[in-house]
Parts: sequence; structure tokens; C-alpha cells
Amino acid sequence: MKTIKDGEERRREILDVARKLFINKGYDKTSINDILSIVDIAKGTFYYYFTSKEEVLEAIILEIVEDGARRAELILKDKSVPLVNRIMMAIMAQAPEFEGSDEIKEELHKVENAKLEQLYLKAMLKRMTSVLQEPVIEGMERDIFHLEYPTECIESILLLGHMMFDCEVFDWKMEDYPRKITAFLCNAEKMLGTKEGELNEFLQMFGQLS
Amino acid sequence: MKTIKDGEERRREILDVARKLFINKGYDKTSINDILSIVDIAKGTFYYYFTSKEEVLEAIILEIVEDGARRAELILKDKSVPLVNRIMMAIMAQAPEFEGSDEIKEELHKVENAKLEQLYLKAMLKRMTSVLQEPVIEGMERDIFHLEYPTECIESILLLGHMMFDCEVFDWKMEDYPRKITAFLCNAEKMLGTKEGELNEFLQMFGQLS
DNA sequence: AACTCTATCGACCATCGGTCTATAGAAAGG
DNA sequence: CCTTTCTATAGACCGATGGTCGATAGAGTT
Repeated sequence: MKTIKDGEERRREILDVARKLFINKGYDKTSINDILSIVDIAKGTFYYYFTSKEEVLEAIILEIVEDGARRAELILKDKSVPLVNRIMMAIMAQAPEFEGSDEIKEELHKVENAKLEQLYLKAMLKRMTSVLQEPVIEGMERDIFHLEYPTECIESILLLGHMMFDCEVFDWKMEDYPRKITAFLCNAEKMLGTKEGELNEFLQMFGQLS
Repeated sequence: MKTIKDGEERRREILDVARKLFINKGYDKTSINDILSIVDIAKGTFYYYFTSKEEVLEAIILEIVEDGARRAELILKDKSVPLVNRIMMAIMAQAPEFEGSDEIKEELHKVENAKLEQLYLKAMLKRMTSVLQEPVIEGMERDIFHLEYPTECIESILLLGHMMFDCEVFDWKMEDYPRKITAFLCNAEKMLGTKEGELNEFLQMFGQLS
């Protein structure tokens, strides 16, 4: 029996199933057969749409990054919020954890998923740096930020935010996080060169967590 | 024919060969058979010493990190060098690129080696944070550094240094590097809270590269 | 010489990512 | 309505891989 579907629909099915599997089981531990048996297609069909397992991974990562960038851009548009807060909120909202609402998201960043993680990081940095360029320069012109290397500063803050909170390179306990977040925002402030305490509102939001 | 060797010697042979292969070809692309044919042993022998390919990887990473930490500690001991410079030099010398002297080292950090990379980063951060703790606190006591979160500051500087220069997350051109290095040292200064220009000597060292 | 034990061997296995040929079936032409 | 075309689908097959396991050589012990 052959079930024939529109090309784009099949492609989406494969991408959606693969995305869930890659995130939940890890890229390496997800076999193509795993994908096939859920989508209920044969090997040939898979390789009709994609040339390799890795191509699927790359397509999925681009989608995840793009989704995040869109969330960030939406937040940055809301001019009623102070600029610094807008920027920090955009960085947080961009993380893929915020995507769906259901279930555990902690699965995404485990040691097994190193390849997914690294490709994601690379793509995210490129995309998000361009998103944040304009607002940071705006901050410099409005004399809120004082720094010499805006691009590199953005790169650094994005990198730190990701590595500290969306990644499993540190094995911190739950009770460590308020301190880590405070320290992160403090360092971000120093790099941006804001007037001291500009981010205090933000700090308080997290201070209550402990 | 059976060549029987002392247990520890065999173990070392396997580790040494695997280390070279993992770094040059990448972890994924190095097959156990590759290792076997160079060490000239059978599969059974390999699995007599290690329970999996991954166990070998972990052992190797610990060794690489330990070697780096030793180089860093050596540099920090030399009290004739100003504290800030000592710290930055220690961070640079710790990177595995500095290890051997021969051949290309760029192979280490490619996308394929994501797993090696991530495990390395995790282990390195843990080890090097403890190495740098003491000198940074010394700097605070001597009123050279002014910061509230020494541990988190060290973590951030190590992370940035690694991601910017020992990792391939950014695709920078050669001519970008002087600027990136300057920006990195500038941000490190801001986070440490040194008097402005404390690292100027260092900056000049890299300014000449362009 | 018989026994023991450990380091070694290599045949074997399931699974993996990927290739290739055959074909079902919708669409098009007569 | 039959034939042709073409594309989406199927699944047998392949070499390589990480890993298992029972057999055994050989050094040390009795």
C-alpha cells in the first residue's frame, strides 16, 4: 500500500517528528529508523526528501533559531519598555526553552546532544547578533550605554547567557541560580557600560526566586 | 602470536594513539578499528581495558585539561609578572593548542568534534575556575580588581576566551582577530573592574598582529 | 608436569546511515 | 477507456561501526 501525500506535507511530517526525537533522545541516539517508523514511511521516501540525516538536523536548527529571533524581534518592538530591559528580555525569550509551553525542556541541552548544541549556538549567534545590533547602537546614541565594541559586546552577552542558562556546561544546583543570574546581569551591565543599577528592576525579579 | 605487556603500558598505548586520532580525525570519525590497527591489538584487548569508546574519550579529556591546568599554575607562580598579565597569560597558556609544538592544532575544534569539545569545556571550566580563584581574590585584596562576584567573573572570562578563540562558533576572518582580542581584553577588564588601561601592555602585543 | 589466571585473540552480532532498483498510482494525452 | 509518463514510495541490500563472548596462549605458581 502506498499513501501518497503532497511533497511539502511529507517534508513537514519528517521535520516535525525528527525535531521532537532529536530534542528528546539526542541527535546521535535517534536513528533514521526511529523517524521512519513514526512517520510510517520507508527509507527510500526519507532519502527522497533529504540527502542525509545531517541535512535534517541543519534544517531543524535553522527553524529553531528563526523562531527564537522572531520572538526577540517582537519584544524589541515594544517601545513602552525601557531599552535595557527590552534587550535582556529579548535575549531570554529567544532561547528555545520558551518555545512550546508543555513538558520538560531540559532534555535539549545534554552532553549527548553536543552536535545539535554546537550548530545551534553558531546559527543563533549569527542571527541574534544582527537582531540586537540596532537597539544597542540606539542605546549608545541615547547615552544609555557606553562602550567601544558593540558587536563584540553583543556576542559576549549572548554567549554568556546561552552557556550559563541554556546549556549544561556548569553543574549548578537550583539554589545557585539566583546568584548566577545576578552576576550575569551585573557583568552584562559592565560590558554595556550602563549607569550603575540600570538593571535593578530585573535583578529584583530574580532575587525573589531564592 | 600474543605479545603480552604490562597492563598500565597497554592502557597508555591505547590512550596515546586514541588521543592523536581523536584530535586529528575527530572523535566520531575515528573508529575503534583505526585504534586497533595502530596499537596492533585485537578488539578483545581494547575492551579488556576500556568498557566503551566514550570511556577513552573521557579519560583523554581529563588528561588534556590536567595538562593545561598545570601550565596555567606554572605561569601564575611567577610573581615577577604583574598579576593581571599573569592571569591573562595563564588563561591563554591553558588552551590545548599550546600543548605540543608540532603540526596543525586547528583540527581540534571543528563542528564534527562537538562531543569532545563540549566535554572538554565542561571539565576545563571546573578545573580552571579553581586554579584562578586564588589569584583573582588576591587581586581584590590588593585593590587591583573591583568586583562582587569573583567566581562568576572567572567563569565568564574563561568561557568567553574559549568560545572566542579556541572554538569555531564564529566564522571570523583573519583580519578580524586583532579587534576581537582587543574587545575581549576590554570586556575582561570591565568585568574584573581594573583601573582603565591596566591591560594596555597586553593589548599592544596583539595590536601588532594586524 | 599440572594447574591457575590474566591478558590476548578474533569470529560474531545487531544496528546504523546510506544506496539502488522496482513499482504503485495520480496525472496527462490520445 | 486505455496507454504513457512521471513522481512519490517501497524495501532489499550494503559496508562499516561499536560492542560481545567464548576460546586460548603463556607467564607464574605449586
